[in-house]
Amino acid sequence: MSDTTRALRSDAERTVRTILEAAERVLSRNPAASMEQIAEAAGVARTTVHRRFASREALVDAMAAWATRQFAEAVEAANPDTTPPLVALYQVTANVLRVKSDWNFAMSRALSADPEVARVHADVEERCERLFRRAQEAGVLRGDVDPLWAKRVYYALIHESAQVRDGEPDALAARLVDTLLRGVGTGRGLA
Amino acid sequence: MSDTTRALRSDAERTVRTILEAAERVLSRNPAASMEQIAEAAGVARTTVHRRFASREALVDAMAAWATRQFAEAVEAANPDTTPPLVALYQVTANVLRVKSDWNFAMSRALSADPEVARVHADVEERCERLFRRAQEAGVLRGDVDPLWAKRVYYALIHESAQVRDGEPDALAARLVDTLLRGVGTGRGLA
DNA sequence: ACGAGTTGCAACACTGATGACGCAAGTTGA
DNA sequence: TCAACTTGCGTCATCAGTGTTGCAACTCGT
Repeated sequence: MSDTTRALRSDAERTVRTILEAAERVLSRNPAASMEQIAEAAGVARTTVHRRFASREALVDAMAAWATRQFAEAVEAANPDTTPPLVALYQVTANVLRVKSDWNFAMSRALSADPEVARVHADVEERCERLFRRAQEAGVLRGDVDPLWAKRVYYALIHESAQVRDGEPDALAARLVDTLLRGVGTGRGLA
Repeated sequence: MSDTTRALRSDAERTVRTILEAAERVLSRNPAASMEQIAEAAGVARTTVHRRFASREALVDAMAAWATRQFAEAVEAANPDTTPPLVALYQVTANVLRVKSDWNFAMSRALSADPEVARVHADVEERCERLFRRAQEAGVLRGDVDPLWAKRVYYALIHESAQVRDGEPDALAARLVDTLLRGVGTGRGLA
């Protein structure tokens, strides 16, 4: 590939990024938004969007692929397999929150048709489950709660925290993990 | 009104109920589903749906209104203002779960334009906040957690539990409240 | 059997979104 | 300046969903 081609491709990829980010902004507010609205938010013509993405479906798939990659990197960076469970839980949470708040819509559609994306997604899923298992074995998680339920609660709290636009990711992560492990009750009045 | 009219109206209202329930089933799976799909699920012709509901928007509004009323009744039935906080929390949770699992989509769109529906919704919201305040004053809820966050966590857990199709509402409610108050951690390894 | 009311069916017009073109104008590196 | 490439704009055809209407058929209670 020539330098010319490389420079031009770089331009093109910048446009792609711009469109993906605009699509996320628009679709997270209104999942039924038109390509026109997405193009407008990206500051390009609608035809340009269609030139980059063959169809609306292709655009959403690309968003899912991009978000999934970011997601995987965020989890990876926390070394969830080698760090002590509790520390890993904090790290993963903080990193994921950073990504999730920016790619909320895309990640909700992460059940992509693309097998490669599905693989990465399944990989992250399994890493998460391993972490929870390690946490339980280490005595951080109660043994009498359904691991599946614990994971669902964790995801729900992630989802909830990601909606909060203000606040440092680290502070949000700290509150999230605190709530996940201790709940919001005092312990008084319980059997 | 004659007996004839009453009988016929009763028939008509049964059709309306059928359509509302079908719409909930279809739209909860795919919010962008067409009127055609809703009609098919209800076992009626598309034109019949349009005869009962002037527009798609009117249908969704009617769903929201119906669900909101069910919702308000579920909360009301738990006497959240007079029962001890912890008991009320269990009762409200169990009752709401029963409704929510059947009217998931409709309740997510409960921010209706209809002022009457909005009033009922705000009423429930306030009842919930009063309950949480009472719980905090009674020492059931920790004083060092943001009440707004506690409420969000509660809603998130409700939402999550409502997805689970199997299991008794009472058992789900018990697990939910347990998780809300105690979390899923052992307390070991925390500062 | 009669009549009021409701339904299904077929047909219609309307709208908005989608996706594909060609062309002129702009940018960027060579 | 040239060549490759991209973009914006206008235009087009197509399609799906929406909402309306007329008519025949059906089910009630009387």
